[in-house]
Amino acid sequence: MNETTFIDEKQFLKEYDVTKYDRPSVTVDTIVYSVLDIETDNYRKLPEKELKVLLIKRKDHPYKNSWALPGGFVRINESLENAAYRELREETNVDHIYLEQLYTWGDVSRDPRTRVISSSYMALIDGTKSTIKSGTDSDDVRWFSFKAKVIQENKTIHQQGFKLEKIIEICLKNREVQLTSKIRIVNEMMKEQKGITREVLSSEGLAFDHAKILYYSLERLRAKVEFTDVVFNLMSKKFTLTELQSVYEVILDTKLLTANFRRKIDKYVQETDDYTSNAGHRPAKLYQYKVQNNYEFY
Amino acid sequence: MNETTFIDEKQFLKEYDVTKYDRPSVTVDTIVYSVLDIETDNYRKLPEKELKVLLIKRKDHPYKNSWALPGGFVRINESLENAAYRELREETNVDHIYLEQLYTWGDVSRDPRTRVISSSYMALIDGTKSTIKSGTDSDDVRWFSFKAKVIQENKTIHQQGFKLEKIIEICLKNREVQLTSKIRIVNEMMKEQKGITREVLSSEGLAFDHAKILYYSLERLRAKVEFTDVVFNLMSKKFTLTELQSVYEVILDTKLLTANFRRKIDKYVQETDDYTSNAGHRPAKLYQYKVQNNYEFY
DNA sequence: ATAATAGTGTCTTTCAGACAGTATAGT
DNA sequence: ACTATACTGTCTGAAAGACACTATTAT
Repeated sequence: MNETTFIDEKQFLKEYDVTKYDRPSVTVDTIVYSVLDIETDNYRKLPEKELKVLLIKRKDHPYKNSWALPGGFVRINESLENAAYRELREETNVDHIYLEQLYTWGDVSRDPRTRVISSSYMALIDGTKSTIKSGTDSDDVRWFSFKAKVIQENKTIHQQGFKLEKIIEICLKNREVQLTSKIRIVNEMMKEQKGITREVLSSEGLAFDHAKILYYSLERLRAKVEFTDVVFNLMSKKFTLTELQSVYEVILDTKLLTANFRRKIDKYVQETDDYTSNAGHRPAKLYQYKVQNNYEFY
Repeated sequence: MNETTFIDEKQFLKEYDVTKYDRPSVTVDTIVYSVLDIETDNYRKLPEKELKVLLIKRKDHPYKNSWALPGGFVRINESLENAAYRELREETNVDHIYLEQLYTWGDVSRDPRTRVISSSYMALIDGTKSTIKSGTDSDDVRWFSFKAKVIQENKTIHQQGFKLEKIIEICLKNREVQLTSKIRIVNEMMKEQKGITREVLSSEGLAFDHAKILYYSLERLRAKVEFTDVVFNLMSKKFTLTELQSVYEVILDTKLLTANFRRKIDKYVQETDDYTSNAGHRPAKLYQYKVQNNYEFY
């Protein structure tokens, strides 16, 4: 036993010097989702909806002029969550929204500047409340429609498991810009070891590894939408059941059967006395979210 | 426009100086789970099982001599996951196991030394393979039985939502030591804002905010066990269905009906030709994990 | 024979999927 | 009357829950 190690905790902390160690930098990046209407010409038809993501145009190096997820460095005296909220306020003028931590990305070479570890958050915002409207705001904060599709799938079954390789194409589009990225997801499931690897293959106009983070968030959003009531964070105070259904459909990228859908979400909604009007067809009853009594971990 | 900002990305990166900014330190902490048998006296009775967690005794300040989750600082040139694996190897001699990121804890005052952000990982290890056996190894790595119970629950329903407050007592025990912690979980679900707060109330002999991290991991483990096939990472190569059932029961802290359980897990298992023997009662068929063809996101 | 576990059959209820059908504003 | 959407009833089959019952080994 070394005598010199016999110092008490108070003294130890006083002498503690962080600068002795090489430290990574830490950022937060937030995927802000909304589901917004596409304007239509036919006065009787309901507007279609699109899944949107908020991106900002980078004003500085690296990836200058590319688009990126809103986010930035975590300050030494703020929590991760507060950092995410602060960056959202500063960069996009969004506040008081649903925010949830997703995953922390710790690859060594994610960022060309230095070692940067990034915690990603997912935010959901009611489309009608969103103050950032495409085109009307400053040049560098925009909603992009977000579509992902599997363009290649490869399954190899060997001895004691399988390997599933998927190439996914991600399309981010608004009136002026279109960004396309490709990512590879490899899912190896052997007897003993199972693992998943995500890798950006190409990413034009989209900064860092944000394509991969975006796709991860979509997988998570889809999973949450099926098991929880997060969707209501994307709805305005009052909504029709058809609107609610199309939000589900846009996120899950499938069509649902109305009767079954209504049965399933019945417990989450509550009638109001109001109806839609002037729609060129039968008016729909407006509903609101019925606050739940229990808590879902996921 | 400032002329001096017109430098290209290459030059920008060359001149980039990390030390200009205050950076937090980053650690990883891993909750290593196993389900182990308790020895019994009655030769005919099957051994009961217990949920175990691996803790190490801290040799240095802060929290010297307290128990803590295995983990440590992330090095500048290793990924988060590699850091978790390395620390496990170094501290507990555990390798090649199922590892999954859980959550990143970013409160400002988690650590008395300095600002420390910690990514927590969950590891699952087959009880028979575990080289660290309580008592036989070095003094400072031990399996603790892990039990959590809600000792107080308080629900307030107000105007547009509810507030659910739970006090949870966590018990970590091995032959020599017993650690007891209390944490408070507040679940506020208002019309607009929903949020969850986790807070350590007291934690004797358990370092940092590890009580809260432990409980979070238990919630996650329980959720995963119900929807996925992670459990098989806790099983040895061959096992009886009764063993499998007790692993579920120990994790979920409930009794299950055998017939229903077997129906449910049927698709995950595969018969072998072997049976248990010398058990003092009817021998049981041994099964093994049947590798699945699809991939579950959660 | 007995203790203790292993393993199966089946009834009931609940829930998801599919589909057909009726209802109603605005022009 | 027609268009486009709003909303409902019911059949089917799968899965979850409950429970009773039979089978088999070591001592």
